[in-house]
Amino acid sequence: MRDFMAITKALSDPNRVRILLALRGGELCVCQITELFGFAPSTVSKHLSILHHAHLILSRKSKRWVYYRLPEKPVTIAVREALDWVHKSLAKTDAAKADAKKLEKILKTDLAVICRRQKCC
Amino acid sequence: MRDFMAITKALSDPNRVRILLALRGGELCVCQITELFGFAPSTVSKHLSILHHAHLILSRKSKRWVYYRLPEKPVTIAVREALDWVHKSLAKTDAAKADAKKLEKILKTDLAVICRRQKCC
DNA sequence: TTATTATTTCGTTGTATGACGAAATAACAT
DNA sequence: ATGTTATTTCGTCATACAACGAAATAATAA
Repeated sequence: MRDFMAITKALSDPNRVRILLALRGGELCVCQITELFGFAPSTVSKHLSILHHAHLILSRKSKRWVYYRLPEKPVTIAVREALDWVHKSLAKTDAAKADAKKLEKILKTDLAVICRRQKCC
Repeated sequence: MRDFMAITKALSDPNRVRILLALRGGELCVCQITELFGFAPSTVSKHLSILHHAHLILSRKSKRWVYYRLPEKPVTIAVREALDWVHKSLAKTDAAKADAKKLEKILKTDLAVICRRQKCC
């Protein structure tokens, strides 16, 4: 029950759901998600922490960046069902498509450039 | 997206999830759920309103009571998946079993007696 | 009709949460 | 080692929400 509620709480914020949808295209680092949403890095980090705590995403460190991704073999049934449910329900929505389109541009840009961009705003 | 978030918000409170699990055994009126949880009737009514707004439950009126139930033919895919997910993840938990046991006793008691009991506490 | 009663709505209160900026941390680059 | 930089943690503020009791509503009973 505790684990389940961690998942539902994580899914109860639209921006966290958007993050899960964005990660369908592959792993992303914090500053890429920050760029996608236009939030402060600390805000994005907090959202990622909540998703991670619910075991909905995994993380790895490489060079200067922390990358988050969907689990390839989800730990529990509840997690796998939750992720499938999110994808099945929302993948084709306008919101998801708009994010995907913006993300495409971000992925074409050099990581270092994106991160440096955060500070000056 | 709006509909989906209504569902995840509804599921983000443990007491609302408990209501969904309790309804697996068949429809219940407000005062039966109130008796099960020990909350004020207005609190339970609010929870039911949120679940209803997300289309996770249906209601009907009979005599003095309003009965809530799970939809037999859920309207959207998202709703059906959500309900299946809740049930699959939690039906066998201790919390669900404890509620089911307490509910058994409540169902053996006359409705009028239960409702009258609320006021005096 | 009038009274009773189950439920809902409204207003209040305390707690939880999302957003931010500043400071701390961790890891690479020089 | 020192500086730079990506991320996280912490403290604050405004908003959202769960719980309650009182009053309003709806529908049966007398």
